[in-house]
Amino acid sequence: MAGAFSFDSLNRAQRQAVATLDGPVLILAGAGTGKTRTVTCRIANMLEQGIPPENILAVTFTNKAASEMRERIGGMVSKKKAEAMTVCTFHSLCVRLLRGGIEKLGYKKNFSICSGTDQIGILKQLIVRMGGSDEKLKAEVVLSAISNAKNAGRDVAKLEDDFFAQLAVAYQNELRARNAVDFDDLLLLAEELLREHADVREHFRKTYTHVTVDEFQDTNSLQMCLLQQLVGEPYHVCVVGDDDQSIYGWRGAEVANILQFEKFFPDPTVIRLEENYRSTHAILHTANSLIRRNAGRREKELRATIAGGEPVRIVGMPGDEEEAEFIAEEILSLKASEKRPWEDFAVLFRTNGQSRKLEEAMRHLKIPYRMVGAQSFYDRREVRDVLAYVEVLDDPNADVPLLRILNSPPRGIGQATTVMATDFSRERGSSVWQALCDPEFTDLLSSRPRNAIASFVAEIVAAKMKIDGKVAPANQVVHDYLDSCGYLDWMGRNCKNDTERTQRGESVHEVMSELAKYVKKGKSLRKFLDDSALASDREDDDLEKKQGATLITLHASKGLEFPVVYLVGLEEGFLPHRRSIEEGTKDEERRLLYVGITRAQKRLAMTYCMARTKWGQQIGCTPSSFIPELDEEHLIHTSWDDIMGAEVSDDELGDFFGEMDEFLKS
DNA sequence: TCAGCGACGATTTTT
DNA sequence: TCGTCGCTGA
Repeated sequence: MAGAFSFDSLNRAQRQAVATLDGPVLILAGAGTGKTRTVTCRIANMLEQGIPPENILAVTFTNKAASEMRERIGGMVSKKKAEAMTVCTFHSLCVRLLRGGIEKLGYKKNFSICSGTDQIGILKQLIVRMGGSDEKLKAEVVLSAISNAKNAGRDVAKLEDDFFAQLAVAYQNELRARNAVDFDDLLLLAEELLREHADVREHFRKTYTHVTVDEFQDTNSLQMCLLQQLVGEPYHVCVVGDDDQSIYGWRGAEVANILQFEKFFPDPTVIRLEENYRSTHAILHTANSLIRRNAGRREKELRATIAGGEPVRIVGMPGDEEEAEFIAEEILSLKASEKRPWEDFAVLFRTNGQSRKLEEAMRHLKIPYRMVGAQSFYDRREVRDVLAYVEVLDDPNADVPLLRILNSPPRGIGQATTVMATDFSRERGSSVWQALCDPEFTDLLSSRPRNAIASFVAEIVAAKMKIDGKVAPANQVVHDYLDSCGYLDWMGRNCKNDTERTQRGESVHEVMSELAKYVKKGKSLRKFLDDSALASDREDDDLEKKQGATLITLHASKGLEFPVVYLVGLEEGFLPHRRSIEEGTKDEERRLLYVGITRAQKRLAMTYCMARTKWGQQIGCTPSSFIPELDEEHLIHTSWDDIMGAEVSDDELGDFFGEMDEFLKS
């Protein structure tokens, strides 16, 4: 097979995966086994076999993964063909389906997509309105119950807890009244659309004849249902994943999808990629010895292609301060002795809270570092605000964003007025905007809020006219309005310090320049909003460019690899996390550790502490019960004392005893 | 209506 | 320890 890619560079299993284009295919791709390469080659092969790119659908879990995949395929075949394929996330796919036919389900075509923070806001209101606030009920808890039910394919009206069920129903009504859907609804409604409407279903089945799903271990029941609707006979569907790397069970991911794939699609070809090209034998052996403890896996065992390797170190530490110091110092010395760039190093931890001490240590030794995924770009308040402004200027009848910006910045339209406006609109079956414009409503108000509303309405109308009349580019109009309405000033004033001000300013700037790109290409505001609502981290883009050692949670580390890895906090209660012990999901924690271990290419150290600072207080720790589960063959047990006693100068030793003293006193 | 202060509570988070 | 939430006073 000449051309796009070379079969010779693939191993036997990979080759089989690439060549098997018909019928259901399950590719079990262990960590570091060349999964991405195999999948992209397989799709390139489809194109080479003459399958039209329009008929190819590849589903990933992040937009980033989607664009990377498209890019890689584009590099193998023509860029034009790569552009013609559909490569997107489940959610983007659903938006695509729904923008076409959501009217069939009784929604209006220009629905808004509600983000996580919007959802929380709505639920909080409902909890208060329905008198549950005295029960100290957290909106997050209710939301996750609702989300879990939806993703498991259960009816939210039948939630266990009666009050939860009531809230869930009210929540759904609220969304519908605002013509909004949440992330879960996107899947739910798309599935319904396909299931209930044979014509739509047939249309998409004819369009997407060859479907690939990446990271299949992270799909939930609802996504599985959707996939079944989407893929008809002869089931040219290929799913790729690794049950051992399923770490999003708490978000509803259903390992059963991959464990019992045969139940969903008949007689699949099962291909195992077990040759690991990433890690040394020592690292892989240790990882294998751990994951073997889990019951109910697809049996497979990764084989190292890189023999030998340094032993994996298990290092005991007196406290988290020393842990961080040790890692920073070792990074510094390894960087010098092995001439490694900072980017070779990664420190993995279970919870975000563990990063602080590590960051301090990095800063102390002037090691450049990057924190991955601390706060999602699109969850930042200013970003959501600006997007809400854009959405209102696109369509003021969109209630969700209108309510968001109505009094940000404060413009004299307070809570009381807002509630009245919402109630009024609900009674009339109109949008909140229509209420604001309705003299019958504004006449009910006293002069202050009435005037405030009048000028707000006038401003929005004026700005919208400029956009619709193409007097100026939309991004320009939006920016001018953000400025003239005082939003930008207000945002600046509400920052604690200059760093935050700069940061937020940059975020706004970034949204605006992204919008400018869309405007320039002649894409609609709606398209911009859809993409933004579903986008993951914009920052990820420049994170790749950002220099430095990586500090990252175990969850976020999946899919990445680093020559040198430090895995911190192997303590009972942290890894495995206390809550997962209580909830009986230790298996998932084991997989989490497995994911962490298999990130390492050459060198791996895992650390545990005898004490840890938690919320400013010292608490005692015991080593993780996972440590004894690791096979001893390639392990070395050592400690802070051993290391520091052996190679530290008197001067530093003095320091150490001083700190030890302090530690004992505290 | 809004800014400012104290109490409270706190995994992981692809969309 | 630190950010969020709700209450209070202006």
